[in-house]
Amino acid sequence: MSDSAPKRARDIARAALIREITGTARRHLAEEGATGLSLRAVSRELGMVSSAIYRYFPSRDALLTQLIVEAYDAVGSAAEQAEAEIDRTDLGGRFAAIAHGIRDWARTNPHEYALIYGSPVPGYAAPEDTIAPASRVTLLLLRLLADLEAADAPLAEPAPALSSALEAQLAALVADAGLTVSPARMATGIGVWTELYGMISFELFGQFQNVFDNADEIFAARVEAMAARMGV
Amino acid sequence: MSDSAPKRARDIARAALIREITGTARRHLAEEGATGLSLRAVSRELGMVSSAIYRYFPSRDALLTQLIVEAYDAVGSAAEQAEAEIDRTDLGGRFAAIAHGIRDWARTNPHEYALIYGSPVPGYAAPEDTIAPASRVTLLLLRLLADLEAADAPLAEPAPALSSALEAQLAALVADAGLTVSPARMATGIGVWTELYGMISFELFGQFQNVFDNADEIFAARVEAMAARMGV
DNA sequence: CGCTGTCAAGAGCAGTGCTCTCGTTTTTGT
DNA sequence: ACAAAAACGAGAGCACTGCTCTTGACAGCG
Repeated sequence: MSDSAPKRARDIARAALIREITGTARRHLAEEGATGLSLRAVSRELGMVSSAIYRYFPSRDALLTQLIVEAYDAVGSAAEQAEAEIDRTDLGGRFAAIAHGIRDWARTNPHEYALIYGSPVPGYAAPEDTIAPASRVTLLLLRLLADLEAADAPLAEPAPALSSALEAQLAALVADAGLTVSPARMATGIGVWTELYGMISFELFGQFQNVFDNADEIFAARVEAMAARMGV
Repeated sequence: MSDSAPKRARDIARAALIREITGTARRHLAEEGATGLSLRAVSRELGMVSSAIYRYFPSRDALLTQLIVEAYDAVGSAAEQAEAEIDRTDLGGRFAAIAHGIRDWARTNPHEYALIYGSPVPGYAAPEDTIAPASRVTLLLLRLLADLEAADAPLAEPAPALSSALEAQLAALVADAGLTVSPARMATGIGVWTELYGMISFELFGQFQNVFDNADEIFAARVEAMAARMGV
């Protein structure tokens, strides 16, 4: 968090102002969405002239990137907190906590969810800064898969025939995290990961309109099915 | 398609101009994305002044809605054509054709895919016009589920405990299409539907960055797993 | 022929991201 | 302690956006 003690008075003022900018920007984002986020509106609310903001963020995209990082952090933190309340030996409970934790966060912060998991903004290529915080949730799922692996939980899917290249790629992912998960379970985990977010995106982006008037129950049912698939 | 024969000469000119507008708008959309679509740029390219476009589309959102409808139509048509080439008794092949057909279309038209399956645009609530064309793909999947049901294909998932309200809602969906699918298979189908689009969205929206450098194989493997889940 | 509705064009409003310049203030180096 | 350097807020300005309103020209119909 605190990378270095700010000494000069101007530095602490600068840090505070940056926090104020991102704060009101996040509020504007939550209220009107990413396309409605305007540097001029933010600066106006902060009582400064629009050009002054460029001393703190070189462009609108830079501000957006900061908000993306914070959103990844928020959803990661929400999922972690939800999972932390569950007994670590209750693997099914842990998965359900993660899944519902992500969904609850997404439903309370739909615009921030759309910002990170929706269509990417204009000509914007996700910079490196966003990759690390994005992996926070996936790491949680990865650890769950590793625990299932350690418990020898039986997969409910037939093992797919994967090329050695893909198996190596999957192995590298778990090795990076210092874990061990079989390629077959990783493939299943990828499927669960995508179904989980597919479900939430469909719900938030309106694809369930005229299908479900309330996605609570179908979501819960699918979470159970996903858990069973992974071996719970 | 042709709702009524245009009689007056002015009407055919008007229809042709509307086609020209949507055509160049679609090109701009494909090249720069939804946020980069500008009425002024379209009108400029068509050699008319910006205000003239408002005679044909009352607002930018109206143009966007038209493009959304056409995009739903395009992906629906792509999926239908892919499926039509498969022997109708080859249920697994039909599902694979649909899945890969959607993905192929999405990869060739990423911005149009993002327009319909990504985060919804600003304050924009999907109008009724977009609901019918959106159901084209889901109807294809629904029919496949009904054929699996008729063949008594065994589900690879345990039947979930669903409330009678949810079962009724699922039953209404299939009844609307004049088909019969058990609630359990419907629940599985919902899961497959969401995983399929979750997979494509993750690939197109950059969530697979630093995970797979090529999603071809994992997608194919997951499609097989999804088919098996539904009873293939 | 004349009336009515449609049309393109232009000007204009309010808003946007972003750049540049100009004094002022704060920090830094000597 | 004093001067040079860096950072800062303010303002004007550019090019762009969606959208509205008015004006004058044209086509189709009675």
